[in-house]
Order: sequence, then C-alpha cells, then structure tokens
Amino acid sequence: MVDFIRDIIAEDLKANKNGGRVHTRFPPEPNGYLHIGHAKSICLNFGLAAESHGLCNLRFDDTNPSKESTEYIRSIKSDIKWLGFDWGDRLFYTSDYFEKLYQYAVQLIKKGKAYVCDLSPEEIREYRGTLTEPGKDSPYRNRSAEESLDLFERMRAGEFKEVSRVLRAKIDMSSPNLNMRDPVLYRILRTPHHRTGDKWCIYPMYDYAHCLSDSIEGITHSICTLEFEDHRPLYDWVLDQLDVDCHPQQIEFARLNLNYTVMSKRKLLELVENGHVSGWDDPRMPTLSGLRRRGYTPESIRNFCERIGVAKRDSVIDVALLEHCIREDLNRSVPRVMAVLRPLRVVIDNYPEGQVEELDSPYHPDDPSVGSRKIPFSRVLYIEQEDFLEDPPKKFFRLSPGREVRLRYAYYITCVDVVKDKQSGEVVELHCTYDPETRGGWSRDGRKVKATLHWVSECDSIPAGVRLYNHLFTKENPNEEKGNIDFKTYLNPNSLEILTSCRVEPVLANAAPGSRYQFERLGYFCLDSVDSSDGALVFNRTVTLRDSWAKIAKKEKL
RNA sequence: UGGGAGAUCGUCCAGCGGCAGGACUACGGACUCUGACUCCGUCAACCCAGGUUCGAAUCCUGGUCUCCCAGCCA
Repeated sequence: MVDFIRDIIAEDLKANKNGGRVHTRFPPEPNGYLHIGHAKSICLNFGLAAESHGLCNLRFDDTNPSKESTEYIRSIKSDIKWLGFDWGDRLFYTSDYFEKLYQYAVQLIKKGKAYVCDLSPEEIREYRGTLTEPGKDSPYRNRSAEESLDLFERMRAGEFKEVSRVLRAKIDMSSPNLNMRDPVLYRILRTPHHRTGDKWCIYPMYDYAHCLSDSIEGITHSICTLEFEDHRPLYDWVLDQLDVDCHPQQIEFARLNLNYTVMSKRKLLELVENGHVSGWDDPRMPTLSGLRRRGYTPESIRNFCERIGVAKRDSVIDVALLEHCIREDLNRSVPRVMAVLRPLRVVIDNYPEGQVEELDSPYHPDDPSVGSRKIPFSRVLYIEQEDFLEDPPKKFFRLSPGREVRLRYAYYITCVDVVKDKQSGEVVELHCTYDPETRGGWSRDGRKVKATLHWVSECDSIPAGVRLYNHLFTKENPNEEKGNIDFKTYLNPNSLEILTSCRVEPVLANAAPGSRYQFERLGYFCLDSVDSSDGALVFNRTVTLRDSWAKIAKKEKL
C-alpha cells in the first residue's frame, strides 16, 4: 500500500528525520460518536505507526467543555477497540496539558508574542477584515507584556466575565491567511469541564492547544484533514515561538465522504436529537456503533479503509464499495440458514399429515468445517411470497402453477393449485405435491429444476421480526443544500422497513445477540443486540445479497 | 476581485519524461441445490490551450472548474 503520506514517511525514515521514529496520534474531540470517516483516520494513523514500528496515541482534544461529555469518551474508546486498534498505555487528554499550555502562553506574552485583548467578539470580527481586505490592529495590541500578563493571570483566576477578554497571538493583521490575523489563543468559559471540573475557566483554542499537545507527546507526523491546511502556518508559528524540542510535521489528507449519507457530526447529532433515527447507534447511521449494530465486521471496515486509499482530492466514495467489503467478509465466514420474510403458506397435499422429517443441511456450501444442522420438514410450509407468480414472465423461473422447483435441501415440489382470497383476489395459499424420490433436493433421474427456493416448516419454525434498512437519504449528496433546502428534506422515508410476521428455522432460537447469518437468497442479517430477546427475535439486515433477478425485474417492468 | 488546495474511466486509487493500470459499479457469458459465491470477458478516463522534447497524464506558460478559510468550534 502506497500513498503520498507513506511516501513522505518513507523519505523521512531514509533521511533519519526524528531519529527514525514514527509517532502518530488520533485526536478526536469527545463531542459525538465516531463515524466511518473517523475509521479512515484511525486506520491511517494506527496503520502508519504499526508499519514503521512506531506508536500511535489516542488523545481526546477536550478544549471545549460546552460540547463535550464523558459519554462520548466512553463510546469513542469502545469503538476504536472494536475496530481493532490499541493505544496501549498512551491514552491522553489535552486537558492533561492545561497547566503546561498555560505556562507556554505566559512565555508567549513575555516574549511580546501574545496579548490580552478586550475587544468584544463583534469587534474582533470587524477588526479581522475580510477575505479581500486586511484587518486592523486591536487597540490593545500594544499594551505592555506586564499588563497582559497581569490580565491573563486574572483571567485564569476568574476575575472576568465570559467573552470579556481573550488572549491573542500577535502575528499579522494584514496576513492574507485569516488564521494569522492575531488568532485567539485562550477564551474564558464558565462551563465546568468533564475532567477538570471548575479548576479552569480559561480554555485554549484548537490552533494553540493542538500543536503543543502534539509536541509534548513527541508526535512526528500530525495527520489531519484538508480544512486544516490553512492552519498549518499557525501550527508552525506557535511551535517556532516557543522553546520546544519537538516540532511535528502536519500533513493533510481528504476526509471520507460516502454517497447517500451525511458525515458531519453536526448533522448526525441533528438526526439523533430530532428523532429521525433511534440514536447514534441506529443501524442506518454511518457511525461505527450504527454499523456494528447493523452487522458490519471490524475487518470489513478496515478493509474498506484500505481500499479507498488516501489522497488530497475531495472525493465521494460509492457506498456500494462498503457493501462489497461486508459481503466479501461475511460470505466466507457466516453460516447459512433459512428464513421467510413474507410467508406464503404451502400445503404439500401428498405428504403424510403429522409427519416430520429432519433434513440434514450444511451451514456453508463451500466450507464443511462450519458444520451442519437438521431442518424439520412437514406437510405445511412457508415460502417467500415473491417466489410465486401465478402469471410468470419469461425470465421468472421460480414457482408458478404446474411448475416444479426445489426446496433447498428438501424435495422437489410442483404447484397444483392456487387458493385466493375471495375478496381481494390475493394469493393466500398454494397446494403442491412433492416427489418422495427427491429427498435431500436431488433426483436420481437427473432432471433439472430451474429454481431452488428457501422455506420453513409451519409448525417448527419460529416467529421473528426483521428490519430491512435502505439508504438513509434519497439523494446521492444530501449536503447539496441548494437554496434553502435542508439536508433533512432528502431523508429517505423508506430507509427502515419493519417486518413482523417473518418465520425462521428453529436453530435460530439459540442465536446469540449480535450473531451474523446469511438468510439464504436474501442477505446477511444479525440478531439485534438491543431489541431482541429470547421470546422475540429481531434481526437487522446488514446487506442484501447481490440480486440479478431484481435487476432483470426492474429493467423489464420499467 | 485575498489566501490555501485539488483536477486521470460513472466512482475511488495508481502512474513521478517511454505501451494509461487496479478496485468498485454497469453490462455480457460460464458455473450453480442460494438468480449468491467463483471464474471469464466487455464498456469506460488524462480539465482546456499553447510550449519544451525523438517522446508529456507527468516539465513550463496561460486559462477554466471545484473545494476550504472572515467561531471566543474542532
């Protein structure tokens, strides 16, 4: 695997930069759940370190107590572990460094590189200028270091109201890079911090805290997303002013975007708070907890992150690639079972009433080591409604009147009669005959059937609920908010389909929460770990199987 | 109309002066007790215009388009 970041690191290693050391970090702010975009960053940072016998830290960037919580810290740690990465004993918090950062700020003030500014937020904005016009100096810019120092100490001591004063870097109000126009370094915040309580009432800003935290931890390569490219001069400026012995290199890459979903924490939070989804772990969410609950494996997500590559250009990955990755993983490992989602009753007229046979069925067609189980077969069965058509189009080769098909691992059956509801005309039951000579699903005479259907026995199958998930949004790019259109207008009303009268084969009674199966011919499903209980099984559809019949049907009917 | 960054098949990624390649998707076909899997095959791209060169996706010049930046968010 090669990309521009690995190229840079390879060169650094070759030049013996950093003494041949590679040390990265993953620095989430605990203000939301991790999503698959974070997975890209996690795989990159931990992967880079592992490849070069280096280390990767986990550091919570907790400099804004008003948006952060320990619940987010808990979930982030558990998601990273689940994904398969280990930060060892290197769990850090920017808040660990608050005292050090404060002392560095004092240094800056003493060197005349920072000053306390009494301008209001509105005034600061005015003085900043615009994209095309330079800003102008704050009237407080030239107050003495002594005065700034005194004020800064008193800011820390809690003598001033929120918003009344800030500490600013003294750089260049006419810089074409707005980030360099005397950026705010510290602000007063009265919100108690989830880790430091009310010990502090001044908090460092990202641009100031991040580079120094990296430096303190001895980070060699500080990898972040493209929008921080403009911040790099400031990252370097801060480190250049101070006497630090580690100056990490910031490298930016393009964040992950997926079609048919949104990836910003703000928007995901909005979906959660407005009840458009059941929570951060709703299986429709692109969050790691959502994907996990949906049935995605860590392996498949890591594989996905590897395949999408790392580059600097903005891109949108087709969610079909993610689906490919999970199918690929599940296909090789997961047991097959039979489940009927929308049952159609089938009576085998010539099968003895009351008789039950146990038919041996392998769990995996290509891998005997996965084992097998017995499936009960009896006179009354269920098949899938969509597997029968009274009036079949030419390319439909499932069951229809007079036609013979195979019931998987069971018998050949032939449809002899169709029972319809007198009122609606809807097909409610089928009568079939079976060929006793085809036990196990094959015939001695070698005659072929065009279709194999999945089925369950009426008496011995057990009820289950199934949730079918589709794209959360109807639009490839819901972020395209043309005019006043909000991204939520593109929410897919059919993103969740709840099926309550499904039947599954009896072995599933003992299924463990979170366990994954292929429901033959339907897709991959997993037992929901939240809403499923012993008496009431609930399965989530992780992903459908590829379905060439669906494609044909769609094409013909349109 | 300031600054920063980026433009290669429908999508993503490679190419680093010498035959534009891979993955996903789509479309054909083979196989099949899953219309699955697997296998084989097909379609499909260098933003534009000049220049340098025997030779340019790659180097140079000039355009065009897209993204990011005016939080006391990260």
